Amino acid sequence: MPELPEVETIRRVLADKISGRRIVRISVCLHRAAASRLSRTLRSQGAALRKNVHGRRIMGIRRRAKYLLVDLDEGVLLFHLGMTGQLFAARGGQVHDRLPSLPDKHTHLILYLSGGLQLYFRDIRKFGRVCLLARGQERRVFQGLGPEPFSKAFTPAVLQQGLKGKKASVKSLLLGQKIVAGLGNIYADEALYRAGIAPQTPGGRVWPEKITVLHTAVRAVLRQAIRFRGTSLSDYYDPESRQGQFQDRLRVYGRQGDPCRQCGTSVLKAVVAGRGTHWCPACQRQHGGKAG
DNA sequence: CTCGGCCTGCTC
DNA sequence: GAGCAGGCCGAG
Repeated sequence: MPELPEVETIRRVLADKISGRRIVRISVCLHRAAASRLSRTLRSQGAALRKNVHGRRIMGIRRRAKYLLVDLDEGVLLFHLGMTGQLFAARGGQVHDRLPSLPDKHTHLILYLSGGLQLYFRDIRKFGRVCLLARGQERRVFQGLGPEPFSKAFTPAVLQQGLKGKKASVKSLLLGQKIVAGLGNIYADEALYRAGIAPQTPGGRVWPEKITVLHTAVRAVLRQAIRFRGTSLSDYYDPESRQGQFQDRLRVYGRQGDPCRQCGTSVLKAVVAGRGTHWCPACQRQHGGKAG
């Protein structure tokens, strides 16, 4: 579910709510654990989590790509939310009329914090991850991840280098997290729309003058989505059970059959890079996009 | 690189 | 009942 803007929103909300609190109790919930990554990690690491997280103080919370890092006075709790992961900072019970009372059968981890607050990790599809890292292990986890989109390391030259000579579609390259980290299926489509580049364009065929446009578009769409607290299409809620507002501002994602807001042409949807992909065939052209 | 697998729930 | 969903990983 969550891409960079949603994870960043979660980080900002959590920072104010949980920083400085102590973890006074931890509860790992293994329901029907199958072969999912989440079940396996909780099974193998559950005891270590209980032992090493109990009594720790939360010093702060960071984000890298779509990962959340909760800094403890000893160690780092790493979360990845997969497709349906959610974090709620609440005092239990009903947090939203469209959500079940917490904890429910999809709640896999509860951190009881000082001051009577709880942090619930919920994940219906169990594609998420939680683990405890010793300081210094981050490097290994994040190796292979490209630069943060808002960092100085992400430049048009870096983007150009990443696309150069590639036969794979520009969309698959943006989803790959290697050229730049944090884009997922929604924001890859939205960035390509804003840049006027068809998603199936081979990376190496994106016109050089379009590279800067795409670089700007990636940053702009992510920045705007953060400002609107993310996209809530079905089950994204922030830790205060608030939905995002960016779904009202999507130009192509989920708008197949609807008119393009720029030119009125029907927005198309097809599978590109193995994912449902949305674009305007008039505003987004292959081999670089529309003129102007 | 692309594909299938990992999960559950929702829509057609 | 089939197909689809905001992500990643391992296999090919």
